[in-house]
Amino acid sequence: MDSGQETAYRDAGGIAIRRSDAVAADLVRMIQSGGIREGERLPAERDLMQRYGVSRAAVREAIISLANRGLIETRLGHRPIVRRPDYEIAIDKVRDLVGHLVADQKGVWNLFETRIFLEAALARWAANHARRDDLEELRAALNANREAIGNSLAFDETDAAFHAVLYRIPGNPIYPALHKAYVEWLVQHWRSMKRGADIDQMNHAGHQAIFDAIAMRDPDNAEEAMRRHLVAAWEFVRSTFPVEC
Amino acid sequence: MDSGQETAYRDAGGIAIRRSDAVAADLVRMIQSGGIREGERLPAERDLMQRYGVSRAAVREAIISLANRGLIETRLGHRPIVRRPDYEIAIDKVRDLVGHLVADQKGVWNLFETRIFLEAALARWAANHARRDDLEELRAALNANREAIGNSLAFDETDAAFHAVLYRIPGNPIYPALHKAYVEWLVQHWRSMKRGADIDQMNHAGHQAIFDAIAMRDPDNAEEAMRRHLVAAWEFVRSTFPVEC
DNA sequence: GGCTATTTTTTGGTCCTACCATATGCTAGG
DNA sequence: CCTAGCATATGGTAGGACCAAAAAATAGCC
Repeated sequence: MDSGQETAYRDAGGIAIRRSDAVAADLVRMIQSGGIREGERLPAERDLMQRYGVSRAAVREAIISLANRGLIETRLGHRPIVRRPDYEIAIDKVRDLVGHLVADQKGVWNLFETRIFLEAALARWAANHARRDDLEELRAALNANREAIGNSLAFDETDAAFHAVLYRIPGNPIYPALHKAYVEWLVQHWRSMKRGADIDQMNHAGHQAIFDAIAMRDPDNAEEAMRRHLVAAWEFVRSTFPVEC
Repeated sequence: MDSGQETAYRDAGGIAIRRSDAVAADLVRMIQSGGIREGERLPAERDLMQRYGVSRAAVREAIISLANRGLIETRLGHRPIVRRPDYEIAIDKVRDLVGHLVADQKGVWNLFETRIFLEAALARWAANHARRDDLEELRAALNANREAIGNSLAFDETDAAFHAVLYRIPGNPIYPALHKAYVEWLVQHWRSMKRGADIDQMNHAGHQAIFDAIAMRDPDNAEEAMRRHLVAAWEFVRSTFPVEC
């Protein structure tokens, strides 16, 4: 009694595609064109299968596809809610895509090297363009960092906060998103080890040198201080790897 | 007599999750741990449903999830083939995630600003660290670019190739992936307009100035030349927008 | 009348079965 | 030996049924 599905399904180029992909593409179009606004709910699966004339499986596969991309949030018993992913979420998705690339020391080094490169440039930028209130913010972050010496948890937080200020100064929302990604990607490689107040002391001294150079409007020294600080940090990250390369 | 499905499904924390997600997670684990190597085929859907004790729909949803992440390639009539996405593919996925963020001029500017920032730092790096063969490669790219003046298509290609050399010099595979992303993201905003040989001439002059500063080992001028070159390019990109902000 | 408890409805999550479409391998015929 | 046709494997789709959780509607209570 089962009549099966319709005849073959092809796109404009004649390439066979999944019906679920076609539904997903149309839903994406609808969301990005504003047909369904952020926070609103998607139609129910049973409505969508009627609207598109496909089976519920096809609709479900499309919805799961959108959910994986972060365009919608699904909860059991709820209609999916539309979300418009920002840079942070997008970078988050990259993480589990390239997780295998940062599984070994070489991959982590590649990632860490980009951080050194970017933050060196950010330090230079700050030295050249930081406004007075930027400097005040940076000084406050530095003081908080000094207060936290000896308290590993608080020190890590204020450490990240200090660097975060540098990412904020250019005023481009992409940089703070990158900083969040770096912290989350690399945290597993340095949270794992014990350390004493002397290490905190050293890291704070690095921050101090960076701040001083920025405050003195000395881009070359700011960049150099940042490089020294992060290369030292890398020595700790690499020590978390069992084998030496 | 449909007996329905098994009782509720919860993870270690007691949170209800989809069975397809559990299957997908296990498949990811198997792929990333090397249980199935790159290029090999996944078991058939009917095998997986037996192995995991779930319905075929659940298996399909898991497979589609993996396919969306780029971990496998699916073709009709074929078993899925395992792929380990590299940085390029990962960045590619980001594009359709944040497509709506670069839909307006502000979003494109944020993106373009990061390019200026990164390439300025790359120019500085090249001036400081380029080896002899790096310089030769850059000179060759510059010559090819000069030859292409007047031929819009060839000029665009050699233009991108010139910048690509700078992304390669640090020797980190992440940078070339970023370059590819920039080119693909921004191409739509400057491929659309007509231009004459005078524009090519101007862009080539910009490349020449960058190269000269790098060859002279003058990082400040290299960075400055790159900034001037890209800021000028931005003027063309922004002119593709109908409204002024 | 307004608040709470209970029932009904909605809705996502799962399973099953059947069928179609494509790709691959095998086999028989030239 | 090559090729055409058939059988098999496998992904893609449809439809129906049931469960579980959430939401909406209703009934009951104060």
